[in-house]
Parts: sequence; structure tokens; C-alpha cells
Amino acid sequence: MNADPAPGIAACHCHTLRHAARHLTQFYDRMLAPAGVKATQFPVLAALMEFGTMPLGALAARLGMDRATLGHNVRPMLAQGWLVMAPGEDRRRRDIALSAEGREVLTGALPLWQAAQGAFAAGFGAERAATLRAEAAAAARVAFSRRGA
Amino acid sequence: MNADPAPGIAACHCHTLRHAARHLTQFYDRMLAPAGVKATQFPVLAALMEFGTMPLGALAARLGMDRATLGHNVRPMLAQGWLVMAPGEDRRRRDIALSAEGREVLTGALPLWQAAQGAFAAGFGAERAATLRAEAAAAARVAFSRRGA
DNA sequence: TGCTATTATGGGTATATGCCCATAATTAGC
DNA sequence: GCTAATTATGGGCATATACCCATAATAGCA
Repeated sequence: MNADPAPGIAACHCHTLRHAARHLTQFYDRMLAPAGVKATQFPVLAALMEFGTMPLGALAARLGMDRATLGHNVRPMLAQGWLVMAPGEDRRRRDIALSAEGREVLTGALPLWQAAQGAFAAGFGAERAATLRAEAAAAARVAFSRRGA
Repeated sequence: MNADPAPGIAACHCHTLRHAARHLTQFYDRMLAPAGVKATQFPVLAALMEFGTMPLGALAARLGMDRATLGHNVRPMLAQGWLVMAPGEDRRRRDIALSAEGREVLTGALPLWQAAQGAFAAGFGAERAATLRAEAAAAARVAFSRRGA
């Protein structure tokens, strides 16, 4: 992969954010690899630890992603025993919970994630990174609000 | 899909940028759909129009993406006749060029892309969007430079 | 000239993403 | 209480992303 897109293409909000997301993903994937956790899996573990057991739809809403996508991502984590499914309040609901093994995996991954956060902040600037996060989150809200047209 | 991730998870640079990229992608996909062009295809057409014929590797470098990924994305565009392959300078090189039909498709997609750019800028602020793009591009460079460790 | 290192490309594999539709259970309305 | 709308989940499909390895062609050097 390469780092620098051309100036004309760089005018596209969508392409630029996709580009950044790809590179961040690769960086975090490599940093988290020693724990056997991927960049897409860490937020799932972290959210369940932080907010506790919840059904798939609620977790997808927390993570701001599609239910089906999250369902696909969760499947191997269930197979590995990091997560467990249990009947929810409704009979149509099935709560997803962090297993003891899942908590161990998260415990192992946390320092690696913190190292990734720190390494990025060291190169980019902590303040600047916080601003970028806030602006990216705001951009996501704008794009989401205009999704119908 | 949902717009707002939780505050704790929002501290992750990677997750936040991925989240924003997902929503921008969906928005641009829907805006470009009337032209039959996807958010991943538009930059390919635009880059070839702007910089002219070039081999796959060079195009991947321009777009800041993996060669294999671009190769997969380009395949259906070749099948549709938007792009054509021609022997390059080397016998190992094969140049990718925009066909006449590809230029037509791009011409049809351009106003839709401009509408997407404008709609986002209207909701987010033009100045703010430009800053976000620049910061995201810088973040991509930082992540790329630290990819080895 | 011949051998090696570099470069360009493609195939295979695995995962990520999100659409659509089907199913099942709950809730609301009559 | 029964029917219709809503909500939750999952499967199937198409595409996106990127790794690894194999192949082929060029360039550089002995």
C-alpha cells in the first residue's frame, strides 16, 4: 500500500476518509496481532466490557455499524469462545456476553491497543488526534443524516 | 446502521475513522447510484481522467491502496468496458486506460459526485470539511509510517 | 553471457461490509 | 382475542480489503 493520494482525488471527502481508515486499520491490526485480536474485534470486546451484555442490534447501534456486518464479525468470536449467546428478555432476543476467556483476551489486548493509541498520538499529536476523532464523528453524523438523499 | 458510537469506544482513533468512512461511503454510494458508479469506482475513473493511462501498481499508489484490492475493484470495470488494458512499455506492464464509454460514465457521475461533495459541505461546513480532509490525509501518513511497528 | 535481485502482475484465501429477504416473536389496534 | 404492524435475528449474495505466494520480465553485475 501507499500513503499519498494525488491532490485532485484528495478533494473527495469520501475517498480521503476511506484512505485514512484503511491505513489506521492496518496499523492497529499489526499492533493488536500479538493478542490474536483484529482491529474490528477489539471494539466489540471493549464495548461489551464497558456496557455489559446486550443483544446484537443494540451492540451494532453502539458501534455505529450494520447489524448483519456485526453478526458476521461476531461469529468467529463466538466460535472461539470469547463471546457467548444467551436468551434475552424477549424470546426473539439473544444477548451477547463476554465470556471469561473473552475478558482474558481483552485484558491481553488492552495494553497493545494503548500502545497503538500512544504511537499514533506521538506521531500526530494528542490534541490534534482528539480533534480529528471529534470531527470524524461529526462527519459521520452529517453523512448519516443525509443518507436518504 | 447507526450514527453515534458510545463515548468510550469513541476514544479509539481507528474505530472512529472507520466509522466515519463507513457512513461517508454509504452516502456517496447512494448519491452516485443513478450513474451506476460506486464510491470505490469513482476515484479510479477520476484518477485515470486526471493523470492518464498508467499501470495497475502506479494507480494503486495514486489512490493509496493495495494493488490486489485495486485489481479486484478494476475487474468489473474492465468487464463493463469502462476501462481497457493495453501492453505497457515493459512486457510485464499492462497499462490501464479509460475507454470512451468510461469517459461517458465519468461525465455522468461527476455532477452527482459534486452534489455529494456539496451536500456534505453544506451540512458540515466547507472550511471544516477541507480541514478534516487534510487532517485525515496526515493521519494516514502517520499510520503508514508506523506500520512496521 | 549468465546469474541474481528487483519489479509488476495475478491467483488464492480470509475477512469486512452492507444490501435484501425470510422467519419469528412482540406489540398495537380493532 | 385476532389480525396487522413492528422489531429482532439470521441466511444468502455481492463486493471490498489485504495478506501470501507464484510467475514473469527487466536490470544489474560478475
